[in-house]
Amino acid sequence: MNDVAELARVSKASVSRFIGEDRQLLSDAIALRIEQAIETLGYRPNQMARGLKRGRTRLIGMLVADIRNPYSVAVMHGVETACRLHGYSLVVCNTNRDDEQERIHLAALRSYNIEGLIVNTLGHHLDELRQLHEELPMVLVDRKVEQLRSDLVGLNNADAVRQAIDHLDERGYRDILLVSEQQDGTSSRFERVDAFKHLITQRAHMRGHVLETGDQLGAQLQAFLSAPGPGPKALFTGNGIATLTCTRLLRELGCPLFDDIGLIALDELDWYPLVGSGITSLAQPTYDIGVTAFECLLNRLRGDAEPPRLFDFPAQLIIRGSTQPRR
Amino acid sequence: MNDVAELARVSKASVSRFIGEDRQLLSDAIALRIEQAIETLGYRPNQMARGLKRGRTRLIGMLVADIRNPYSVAVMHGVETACRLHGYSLVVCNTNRDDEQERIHLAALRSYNIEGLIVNTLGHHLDELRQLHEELPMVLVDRKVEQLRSDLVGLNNADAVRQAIDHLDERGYRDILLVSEQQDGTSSRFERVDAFKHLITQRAHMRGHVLETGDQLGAQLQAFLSAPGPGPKALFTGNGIATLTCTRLLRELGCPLFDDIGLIALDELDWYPLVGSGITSLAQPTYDIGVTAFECLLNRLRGDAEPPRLFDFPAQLIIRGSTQPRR
DNA sequence: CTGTTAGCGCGTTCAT
DNA sequence: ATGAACGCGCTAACAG
Repeated sequence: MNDVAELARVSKASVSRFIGEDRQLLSDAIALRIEQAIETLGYRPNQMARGLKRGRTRLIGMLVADIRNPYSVAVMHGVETACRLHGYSLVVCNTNRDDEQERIHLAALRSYNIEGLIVNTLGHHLDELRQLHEELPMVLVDRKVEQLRSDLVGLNNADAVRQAIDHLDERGYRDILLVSEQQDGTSSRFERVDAFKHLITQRAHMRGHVLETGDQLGAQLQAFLSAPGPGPKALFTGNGIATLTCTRLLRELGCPLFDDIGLIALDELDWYPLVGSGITSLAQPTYDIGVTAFECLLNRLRGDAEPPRLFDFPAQLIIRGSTQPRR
Repeated sequence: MNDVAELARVSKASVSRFIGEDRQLLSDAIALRIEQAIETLGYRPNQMARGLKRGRTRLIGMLVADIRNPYSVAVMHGVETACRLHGYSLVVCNTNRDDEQERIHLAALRSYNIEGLIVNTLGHHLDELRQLHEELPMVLVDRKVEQLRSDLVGLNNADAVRQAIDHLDERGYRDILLVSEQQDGTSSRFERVDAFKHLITQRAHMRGHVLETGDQLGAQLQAFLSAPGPGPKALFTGNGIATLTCTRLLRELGCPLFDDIGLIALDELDWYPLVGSGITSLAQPTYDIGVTAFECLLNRLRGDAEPPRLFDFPAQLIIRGSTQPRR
């Protein structure tokens, strides 16, 4: 910066104005000289120093529970795109579903003076999160964190479950098994199971069960398949992992996909059309969720001080062969 | 930092020594006082300021061509884990296969004084890359960039292709169609096709063809299927996208998976066991590739000035139903 | 409109 | 072993 100032025969302050938002304060003559000096020297301002001085680092942090989860990556894609569009960069932290790593990452992010934080983890370490929240805006994605008063963007889980049950009902399925990952406090997971239990009891002609992934799921699935019931059976998988697990198990049980049993999956993955007769799904608008999460942050950074808001997107039903029962 | 110094009745310099690597220079008494002061005030050093002063930001950048590509995400997982293990944080930049975005991200990363860069893109903007390379260590992942003398970590493509051909040969397939994504300069993509063409001509009893994904692939695939040939036919897909595309097309053509035609895929995806009789694959050690990429950077940061090194990992064959021909 | 000055939070000489 | 003083690259307050 000194070199630029010297070459343009101006002060550092003018150069600072040029690269900042005060360019209109400069006379054309000086602006031109600075521009040329910058050009010839190939000068690039140092964000670290700017951040140190102004407190604006143009850095956004994202805490992800599992970077290998396609849902998280899809959301991250939306976030990253929105970031770049607004001149921000994204620091990605994968906690690997581990509380201790969440703590480490939280400390690291804070030390970088990130301007905002997107949280897609269990959000244990409440104290640190709340403390951090006093310094910067935060937005939760998919998972609610109790006692953390911040914006939340995710899926309208109750409505998605209703759509699933409606569709299964309409297609003639009567005996429904919801398979979820193990309850570990993930709010969306709980909400889905909860809505399912609630809604299924309202339909007298249908019956609902709930299972979790784990060692025993294979045996339990087999039991479900062979037990007598009120009518055609179907699985409802609560997320991509559950779908993968269940489909694998069905194959191992020698069950043709999907003649004897229906399947509807929450979350859409690119391979769903390829398995058996194709897997019917409820797609989440993951990209929009990511973009919205970033925009929440941006609004807060611009001074929006409204009470915490909730953005729950609707799921979109994509019908494939797994819910077209053969008689 | 001032507050800590004041509370511990020492100078800022001592606090700096305490949080830095000069802790052994301090007397036990002072170290203890500082430790307690830090504890009571909840002091956390500011990485921005440390970076500004020492040039060590503990930040690593990663340039990814397509964040939705499972391969890239798997590598990123390894990188991120290694980063955290060594106290680094990761700034992820998705270029979305767009040269202009690559340029923007490159400029952003530089402005943050990242210490090293992991590149998994086409690496156009050679000038900027080389200029950046003079300031910091770089490592290429999967894709070579000509005229950029830096470490490269990826797959031993020639060997992987040989493994595929060996396996197909052994299983009795004679008429092989390699389907690759469109050649856009991606070195690994080219190497695979190149090795295939070379190796297949060495086997007189086999015949090889090469196609690229695109509008016409469906028709071309159908032509391949119906044309007479030297024996059983098989597809060899060059990456996950090609596998997805081909499997989808085979289904649309009403081709049972995989009775009439074999399939072996480069890259392993979690849904391969579920499609048809299961898809045989050549798995890349993506996690190790990511970890190795970071370690390359770390070595360079520690002063290693050896000539650029090449790490090419072997692929691992995973046999499933798609290469078990029915007669 | 422009330059001068004083830090942002920290590491690093120098002294002592 | 410890502290004082300076500067990393930049912005903001003030003065002109």
